[in-house]
Amino acid sequence: MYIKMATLANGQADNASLSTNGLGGSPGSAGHMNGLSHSPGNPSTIPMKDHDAIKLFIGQIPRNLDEKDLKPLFEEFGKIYELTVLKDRFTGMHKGCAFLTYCERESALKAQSALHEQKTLPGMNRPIQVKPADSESRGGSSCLRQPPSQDRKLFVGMLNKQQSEDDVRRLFEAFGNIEECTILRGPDGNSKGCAFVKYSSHAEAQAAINALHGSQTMPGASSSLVVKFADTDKERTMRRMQQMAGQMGMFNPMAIPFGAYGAYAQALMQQQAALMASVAQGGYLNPMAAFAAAQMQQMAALNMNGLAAAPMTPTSGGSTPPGITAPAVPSIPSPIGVNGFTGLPPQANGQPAAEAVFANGIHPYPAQSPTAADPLQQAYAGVQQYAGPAYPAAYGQISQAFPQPPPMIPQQQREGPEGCNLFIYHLPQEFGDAELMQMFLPFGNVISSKVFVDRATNQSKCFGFVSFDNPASAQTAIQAMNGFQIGMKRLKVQLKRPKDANRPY
DNA sequence: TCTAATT
Repeated sequence: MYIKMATLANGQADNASLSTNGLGGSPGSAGHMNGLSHSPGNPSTIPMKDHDAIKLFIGQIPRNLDEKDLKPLFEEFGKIYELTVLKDRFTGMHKGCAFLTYCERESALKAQSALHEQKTLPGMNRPIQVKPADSESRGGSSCLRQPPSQDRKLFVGMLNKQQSEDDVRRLFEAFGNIEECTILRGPDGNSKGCAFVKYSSHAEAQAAINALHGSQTMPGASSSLVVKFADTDKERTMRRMQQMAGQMGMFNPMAIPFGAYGAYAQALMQQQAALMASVAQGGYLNPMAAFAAAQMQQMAALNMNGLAAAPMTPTSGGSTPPGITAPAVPSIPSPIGVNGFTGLPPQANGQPAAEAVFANGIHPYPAQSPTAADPLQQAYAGVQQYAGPAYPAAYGQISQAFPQPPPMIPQQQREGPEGCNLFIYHLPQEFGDAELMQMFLPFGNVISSKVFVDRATNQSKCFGFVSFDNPASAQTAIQAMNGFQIGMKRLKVQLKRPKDANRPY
């Protein structure tokens, strides 16, 4: 791509435009360059930056603004060397933040003091963030090296909702220098009863924990003050996964692809699948991770089967090659692709429409309405075009979405050999046989699944049985799924007691 | 009761 850039930049016109507006390429080269940027290997055509230039992190950017929209805002403070909106590697989704480097260090300082926390971009409910990127303080030999903020940032819970930043500061200032103190607030500005407090050092933070955790109960709080280190990124990821699993009642196979935000959900799935996979590779594995990763991959696989796959492709300036979904998810041997979702009859899930699912806390754009320029909005439009906006109509479409719809094979109720049959308790109420099977397919060949229902009410009794064709799969499933949290409950997964063997389901 | 995000 640099070759192309060089060619373009060598023309006088391009050269001139580079030096005046900081744009790193012509529209023709934008496909690879993420907006405003340029080739470092091409210095004669490119503005130089100071050696002590500061790379800034910009946060709280509305997701419908790209580099060209942001440029005017920042150009005011000096010539821009590079401006890059952060996008998700796989989905191309705008992450709501950017990196910005000015040619001159002074410009960065001016921009920071003029903009940081000073202005709120349309649709955002918190002010814009303009501060040196994390990479700046750590790597360089620069004067003040800061410890990673993760080690000195505290989460404070069980605050009174009336308490302000100042109140919290007063409580914590005795233990060290507070660099940051933020009350968490909802979109309405109401306190969520918790806060983050960042000290200059780990020791100060630890001192505050020792002195304050559990030390008092705020009026109106349900238990004593919580003071602990804030979640790490990994922990946050886990937390989100867990919430998602709970809210979605475990991945309704039908509702997701057709809801208003189906495309969004799928983007999220893919993103999370990739995330989970990388987390798992990092050696951080728990039952949640295993199952979530497996489920996500299934969603991604479903997506690749045709439905909404095309609209998912980023539309402009994408750094994401087409078809990226496949490499994004390392394959776990799983038969799900052939007999997973697609074999489920629509009637099998007595689930609400996707809109209802997503109304329960998952919103693609919490603070703004998407614009037509937004890739996701286009994705949605694509889904509409493909499957039709009406939910029931989607059922008619599904057979078209899959080239060869697998026939619905009525399941034989049969048990596996000893050691292959699992008893599962604390299933979600809405789980039927199909969902139960779906949940355990990632671990092997499921030869039967049965949720017990109350004969009078036809309601699930929230327990059931799953049989694999080999004991190893059964053990893997126990390892991964026993204790797995769904909503408020944790699954109990254990071998079925052999004495029941003579009693067919 | 874990922000909004750090290539």
